Amino acid sequence: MIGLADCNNFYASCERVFNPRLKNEAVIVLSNNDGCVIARSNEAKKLGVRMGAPVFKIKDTISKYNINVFSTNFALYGDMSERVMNTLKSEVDEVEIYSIDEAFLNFSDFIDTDRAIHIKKKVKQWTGIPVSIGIAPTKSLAKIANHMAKKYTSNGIFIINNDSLADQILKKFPIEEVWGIGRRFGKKLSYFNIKTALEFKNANSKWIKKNFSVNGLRLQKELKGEICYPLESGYKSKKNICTSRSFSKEIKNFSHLSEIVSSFANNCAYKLRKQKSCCTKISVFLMTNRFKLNSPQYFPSITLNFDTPTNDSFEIVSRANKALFKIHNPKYSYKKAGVVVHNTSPESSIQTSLFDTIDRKKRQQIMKSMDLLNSKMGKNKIHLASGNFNRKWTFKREKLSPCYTTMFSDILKIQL
DNA sequence: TCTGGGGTCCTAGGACCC
DNA sequence: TCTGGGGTCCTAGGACCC
Repeated sequence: MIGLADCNNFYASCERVFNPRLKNEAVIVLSNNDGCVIARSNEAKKLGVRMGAPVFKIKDTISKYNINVFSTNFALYGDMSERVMNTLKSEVDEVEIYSIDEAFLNFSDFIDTDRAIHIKKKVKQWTGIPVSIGIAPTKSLAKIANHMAKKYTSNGIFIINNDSLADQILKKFPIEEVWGIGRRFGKKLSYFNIKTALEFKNANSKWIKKNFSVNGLRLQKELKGEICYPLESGYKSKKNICTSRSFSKEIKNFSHLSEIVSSFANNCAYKLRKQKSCCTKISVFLMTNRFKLNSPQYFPSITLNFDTPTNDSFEIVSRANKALFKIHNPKYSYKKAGVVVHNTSPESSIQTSLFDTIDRKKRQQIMKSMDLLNSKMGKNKIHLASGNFNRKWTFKREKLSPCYTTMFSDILKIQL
């Protein structure tokens, strides 16, 4: 059996852990620039706050019901996630961290619900975060079990352990809510009169493969109880690494864009070094405001290569600026920019170039020192001079909660 | 006035090889 | 007049996930 532990309303729950006043109150967490809603407590969901809703459109609801609003605090959520995962690992031998708030658990030795209840209680006690656990023979079914646990149980645990129970649930489970079926596929299936998970499970396999590729076929098998997505608990390095942001105001000025792109590129290089990878390609893109329907749109992007795989900030930042220069058109104002590095490979086995002119050993030492100082003294204590210094207005986070677990200055104070 | 960020996998088609 | 067969690699675009 495979278990899926999924944190309930994760970001909202994180805010609650250090702010007990919020218990039983409506809480929402906003995206970057306080733009739209990306997490809601159950109370907020009941008030009709939709996922992804732009904040300016729900201002009335927020003030009418006194909803507690937070800017995203990824330092906090990331750290809380690590605590939850470590607690799970203390109970289960094999844990696959699937996302910031979910993990698949090897439950091959699963005996009864008591074990799941114990795990759930332990996570709550050690971290303050409520989780739900779904248990089933495959990942896809565990996803459905987790959904049931959240929606219909009081203890937050649900097990699918036999075929007739599975069919009973699949019969009422809308196909577009199944893991791997998005809006497009949902619509397409509905056109062919497949509306429930059970109808999908019983559909003709050849037809599924033809219309929904091998992934559709795998999903169908998983619903039948055959494992197609095995547990993968090992560390997997990323193949693409991206840093991108929308700005709170539109930006036209090239040198300001250059500062921003430089810090994005520097961040990508840092992430590469963190996972001990190098890249051979870098893309830079710009975007005008896609919601301004009346103004002209421009979404340029470009990809440049490195002859030698690299994770050197100097090299990556300077190539990013070259790319930016090529795509920047001063006619437009931009709302978003991003840097992506791809074609990653382990830094331990890079293919060097005959014509390389860079002293890579020396550069590596510089990067190492820079990363070490920044990890000891605080993020961006040392950075390239080309980086972005106008953070204050470029990105908006007005309702930021303290970084309770990652900054000494923000540690929770308790009055006795 | 105001609308997120970071990923993966698959497929088709083009360019190339012998 | 007639114009093969069997591959690989890369990219763009589309779907999905959280």
